[in-house]
Amino acid sequence: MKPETLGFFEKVYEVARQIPYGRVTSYGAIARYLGATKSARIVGYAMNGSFGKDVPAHRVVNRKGLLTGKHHFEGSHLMQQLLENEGIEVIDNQIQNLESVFWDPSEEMS
DNA sequence: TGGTTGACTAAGT
DNA sequence: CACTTAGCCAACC
Repeated sequence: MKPETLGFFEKVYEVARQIPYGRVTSYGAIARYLGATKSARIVGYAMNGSFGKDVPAHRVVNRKGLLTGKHHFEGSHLMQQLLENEGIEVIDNQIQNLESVFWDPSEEMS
């Protein structure tokens, strides 16, 4: 592939696809992995266009583990249900025990 | 070409 | 401790 030709969005998608089952990460973590720590907003903006792609956008939350992007999903609680289906406990749009399910891409680029 | 937008984050009040 | 403000920067119009 040609990363140079890939837009920032495509890079975000590539990282998001690497999120393991039952784990979540934050927009900022992805942005930092791409070397654009301050572009966390762009990551979220990118996820906005991830709908329809094989990107587990439901595994991407904000730094607090809050499902800020759930409103962009079809159902009102689809995102939460998807996470719970993976064994992640979600209460009131917030991931419980976030530290144990959080996945940092920077730790996986071996 | 230039201005607006946001699924963010950190810092301040 | 909860809310507000400001900085960020790629994509879109």
